Amino acid sequence: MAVMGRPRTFDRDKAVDEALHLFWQNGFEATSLNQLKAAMGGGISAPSFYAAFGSKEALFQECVQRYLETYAQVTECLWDTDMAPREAIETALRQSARMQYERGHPKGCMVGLGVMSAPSEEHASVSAALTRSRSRTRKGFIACVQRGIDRGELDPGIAPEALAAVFDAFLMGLSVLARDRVRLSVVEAGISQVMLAWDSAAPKHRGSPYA
Amino acid sequence: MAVMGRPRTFDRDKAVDEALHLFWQNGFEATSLNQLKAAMGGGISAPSFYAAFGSKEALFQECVQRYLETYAQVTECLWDTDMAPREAIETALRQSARMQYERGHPKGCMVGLGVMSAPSEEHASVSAALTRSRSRTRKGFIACVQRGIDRGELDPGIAPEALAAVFDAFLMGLSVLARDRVRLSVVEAGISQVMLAWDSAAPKHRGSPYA
DNA sequence: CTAATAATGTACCGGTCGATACATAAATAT
DNA sequence: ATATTTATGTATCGACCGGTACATTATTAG
Repeated sequence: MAVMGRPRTFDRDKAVDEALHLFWQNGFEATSLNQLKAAMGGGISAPSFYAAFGSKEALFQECVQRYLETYAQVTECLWDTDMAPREAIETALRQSARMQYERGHPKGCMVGLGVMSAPSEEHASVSAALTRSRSRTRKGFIACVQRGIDRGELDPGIAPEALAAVFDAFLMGLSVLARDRVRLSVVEAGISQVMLAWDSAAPKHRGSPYA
Repeated sequence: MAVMGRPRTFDRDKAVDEALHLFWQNGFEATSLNQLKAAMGGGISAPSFYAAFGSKEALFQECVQRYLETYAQVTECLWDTDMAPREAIETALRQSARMQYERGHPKGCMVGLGVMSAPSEEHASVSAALTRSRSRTRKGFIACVQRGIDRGELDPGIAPEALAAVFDAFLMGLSVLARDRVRLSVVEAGISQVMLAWDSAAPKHRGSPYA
C-alpha cells in the first residue's frame, strides 16, 4: 500500500544509481549538488533533493552502501572458505578487473579511488566506509594467505601480510590502470603473472637438501 | 643583480613547496586558494598570489613539475640501462616505497593519487602532466621486462606488458596502502614477494625434459 | 467532504570559490 | 631627483557552493 502524501515524481532508486555513478566518477567533493540534481530523472529541484536524501553527504553514504552491496561483492570470495585460497584470490582479482572495466559505469573501483575523497583528517567521516571496506578486503587477502600456509600450499616462513600486500596493492592499482585506459586484456594477463608470486611462495620440496 | 620593483616579502621557492604539499595531500580541486595563501610565508594576499603564480592551475602545474623533478625521480632507474632490469624494477619499487612513507610530506605518490584530480574529460588538462608521467613509468616497466627477455632472464614467451602491469599496478597501489597506514615494513616485505613474479617468469631450464 | 501528510516549485540564504581593480609602497634605472 | 617597475594592502567582483523558507499541489486517512 502506498504511503500518504504527494508522490515522488522521480525514481528514488534510480536516482541513487545515478548519484553513485557521479560520485564514482568524480569523488565526493568534486561532485556538485547541481550535477546530482540534474542527473536525477531529468532534473529535480533542491527541496526535492533534500526531502529525498537529507544532504549531500547522506546521499554519498547511501551510494557507498549500494556500491558495497553490489559492485564490491566481486571480492567477497576472499571470505569463502569453501574455495581454495589461491583460487579465491585469483577469482577476486579477475572479477574485480572485469567489473572495473565494464561499460555502463565509471572505470576503476570506487573503494580504491575514494582514498582521495577525504583529504584532511576532519572530513575522514566522509570516506570512513570506504576506508573500512579497504581494511576488510586487506584482511581477506591476509586470511587467504594464512589459509594457504595452514593448508601447506605456502611456505610457513613467509609473513602473511607481506604476500597479501602484493595482491592488495595490485588490486588498488588496477583502478589507476583502468582510468589510464590500459587494456583489460593486459590487466588480465597481469593477474596471471601476479599469481606466480603465490606459486613462488610454495614450501620447499620435501627432503630438499638445503632446506 | 636584483631586478627592478618592490621585492617580494615571501620566498617564492618555499611557497611552491608548501603548495606542493597541499596539492599532494588534498588534490587540485580540494585545495582552496585560501589554504594556499595561508600556507605561504605565514599568509599572503590574493594579489600577491596572482602576481607570483598567475592562477591556481598554473601553480599546480609548477608544483607537478617540481614533484616530477624531485620526488618522482625515485623511478628514473627504470631507464638506467646500466642497471640489470630486475634490479632496476626492484630499486624503483623500494625507493618509491621509502619516499612515499617519508616524514615531512604527505603519504603516497602524487602522480598515482592524482588520477582523481581530473574527473571529467574537460578538466583533463589539469592532470595531463600526471597522466603523462604514469604513462612514462608504465613504459619504463615494459622496457625493463623487454630487456629481461632480451638478456635471457625472462621467458621470451611472456607478454612484456603483462608482467610490467604487475609492477605498475603494485606501485600505483602503494599510495593507497600508504594512505591507509599499512606499515612500511609490510610494504617492503611485499616488494620482495612481488619480485618473485619476475623470478617465476624465468625461462625453462635448458634441456628440461618437459620443455 | 475535511484533515493530515508529503513532495513540489519559486525564490533565496550566507558562505566560499577563483580572480581582479585600484591605489600605494618599495625597489632599480637613468 | 625622477621615471619605471613590481609587489603590496584593501576592497570587491560574479559565480557557484550546500542548504532552506514558504506557499502550493497531490496523495491518503478518516
